[in-house]
Amino acid sequence: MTNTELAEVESVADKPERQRLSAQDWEIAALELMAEEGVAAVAVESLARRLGVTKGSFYWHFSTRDALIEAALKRWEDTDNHNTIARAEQIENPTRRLRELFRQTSREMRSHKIYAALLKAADHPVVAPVMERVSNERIAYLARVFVQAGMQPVDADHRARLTYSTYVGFLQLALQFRASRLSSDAFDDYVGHVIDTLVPN
Amino acid sequence: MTNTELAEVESVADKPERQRLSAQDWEIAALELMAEEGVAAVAVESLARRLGVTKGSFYWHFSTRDALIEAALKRWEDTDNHNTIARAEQIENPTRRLRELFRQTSREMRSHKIYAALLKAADHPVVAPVMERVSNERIAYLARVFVQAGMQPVDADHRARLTYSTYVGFLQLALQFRASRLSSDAFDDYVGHVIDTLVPN
DNA sequence: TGCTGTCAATACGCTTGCGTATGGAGTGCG
DNA sequence: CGCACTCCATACGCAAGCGTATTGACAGCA
Repeated sequence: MTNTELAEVESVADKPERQRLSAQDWEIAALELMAEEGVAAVAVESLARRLGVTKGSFYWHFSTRDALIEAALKRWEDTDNHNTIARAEQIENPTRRLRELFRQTSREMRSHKIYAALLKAADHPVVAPVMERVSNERIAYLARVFVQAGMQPVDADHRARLTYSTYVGFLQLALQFRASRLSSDAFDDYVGHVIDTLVPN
Repeated sequence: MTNTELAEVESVADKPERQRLSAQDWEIAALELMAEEGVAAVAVESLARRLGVTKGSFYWHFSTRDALIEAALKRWEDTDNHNTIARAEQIENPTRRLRELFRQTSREMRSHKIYAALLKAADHPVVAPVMERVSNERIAYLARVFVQAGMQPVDADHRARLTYSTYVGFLQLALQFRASRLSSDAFDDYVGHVIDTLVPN
């Protein structure tokens, strides 16, 4: 672990073309590809080409393709993911926290693209448990905040589910149908409407 | 067309095992498989096995796999699909119509399963245009009803998008994560909450 | 009966993608 | 120097899936 960290630091210098890869490099590249072209596109040979090596390298780091997927998802869950909620937690007022959560969420694309890709691969045995865990955590978090914002527990559960469904649905509609994409202003208007409709008070 | 319709009528009789297949049979079987296991599972040989024949048969009816997908989706769009809106249209009061639309939609599973499968394959060149057409039609319809229910056009557009996102998101969350499925009663409660939140008045 | 059109079986070639086996190149270190 | 460890290339086997080519079975009809 200390070894890899040192390697990481050094790698910042000779970034452009470096010869020897670590498992991390494969995981990161896998997430990148996943965000762009979906889980199915994460193929060993394809990834290897991207990294300028061959599969001979891959199978030294990972025993199987699924092992890579699993490691990559773990990385995603640990980093991209926990940050989202942690950042929102800093705002005291729950109503304002929800507003900010929505606005923040409506910006940074990368993690969302990955989540969208995972949604489309929810039948994959490695992906399914991750998705279930992440989604349920988020819904539960939303429910807690709705309670803090003054809703009854039952209503808060429903509203959390409704809210999260809205998020998931939006990902599908927006990220897939690239044609009917909203302009930046129109999108802000839409988010405003969503907030007014779903956030109490 | 009259020929095929007659054939359809006759086929009801000798359903269990019939020797010679039509293009229709393949399309219907494809939709069935799609609903159960997704677009990717619609493979020529797999389908053939299901129908008790081999691919030799398939390639007589269709020139390619994509041709089958396309024909099957056309069938889905023409039948399963247009009925949904048509049925709702019979209710005068727009608010009640929305309520009923939600309730109806929350029942019949088959067409939803297909739509969910298509969502996960929205990058497929044959699937994409169908999805875009269907989704936009439905959103536009919702927007019209919201206007009839008294909303301002801009708000109605937003609310329609929000509502449809909720639907799409629900499909993902409910149909995929089979574990955390709601009981029938809890589901009715949830639909009630959704209606109260999204339908004006 | 024989012809023709319709549907189907079989065999083949091709591509993609996974996983294995094996040998080789570079580096650190004793 | 030479050994060992790490990372990588190459070559191979194998399965799934698409599409083609060819032949066969059966029905209707002249």
